[in-house]
Amino acid sequence: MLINELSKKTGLSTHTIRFYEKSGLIEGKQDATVKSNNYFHYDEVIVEKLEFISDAKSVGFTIKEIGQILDAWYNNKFTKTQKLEILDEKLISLEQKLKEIKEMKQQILKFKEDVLNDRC
Amino acid sequence: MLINELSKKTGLSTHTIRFYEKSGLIEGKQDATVKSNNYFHYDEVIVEKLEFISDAKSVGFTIKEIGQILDAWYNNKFTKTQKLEILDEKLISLEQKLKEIKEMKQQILKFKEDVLNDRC
DNA sequence: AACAACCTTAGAGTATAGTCTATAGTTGAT
DNA sequence: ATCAACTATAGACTATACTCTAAGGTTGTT
Repeated sequence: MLINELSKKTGLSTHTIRFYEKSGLIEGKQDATVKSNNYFHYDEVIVEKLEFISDAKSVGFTIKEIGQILDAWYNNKFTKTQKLEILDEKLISLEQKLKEIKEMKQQILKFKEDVLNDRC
Repeated sequence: MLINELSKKTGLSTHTIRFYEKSGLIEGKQDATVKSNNYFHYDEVIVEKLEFISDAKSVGFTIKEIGQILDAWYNNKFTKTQKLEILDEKLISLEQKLKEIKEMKQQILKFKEDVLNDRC
């Protein structure tokens, strides 16, 4: 599919998709047999990757981190051991985030108590 | 205490503290009896607030959201009902983050499975 | 052939959250 | 009195992640 269809399928603007492509997160393919244009084609794996990128962004991963994860998953830039290392590192950082969010919940609940009891 | 001591107590740079002050998150007090300078003084509540700001930032709240929370907790800008509304809203967004992070953990675990079984 | 609706690249502009520099005044110890 | 070490304000600069505009080329329908 071309970028417009990809945009519609993922809900991301073509600008954002091109930005992710320039950032190295995804990579469309040009059809070597077609000489008249330089249009890029995207497949279902790219759709999956873009959905993952959206999810990963909303948990707070940066573009750079997301690039690492995608490379660790679907690429040959790294050895198997390196891939597992990267993924384990991200799991640890997710555990950390989980812990911080739980603590923040307690903190906000404390604030609520303070408000309810007119302590502030 | 003056800004330098506050910086040392919180681990935040004086620049960052001033940035937070300009953003309306905290507010130092000037001593009206001292005419020779315009130094700002900060108390223990400000230390607490800055610690909260750091925690809130690391769970992904923006400056604007943090400002709302602080105003809902320690300020008279809002009525009691409004304060509770704001805090409940933040609790909901924390629950959402919690859910997203758990899903992301599952996703990364799946990626690990794929790597371990040479499926990518 | 003409036109809308797509495609490309390059680069400018925006928002958020700092981070740093310059300038100038103040304080406290020697 | 001088000097280091502080203080304040204003504004420039940076990084991240978009978001938009401009200029030009392609495709498919009428």
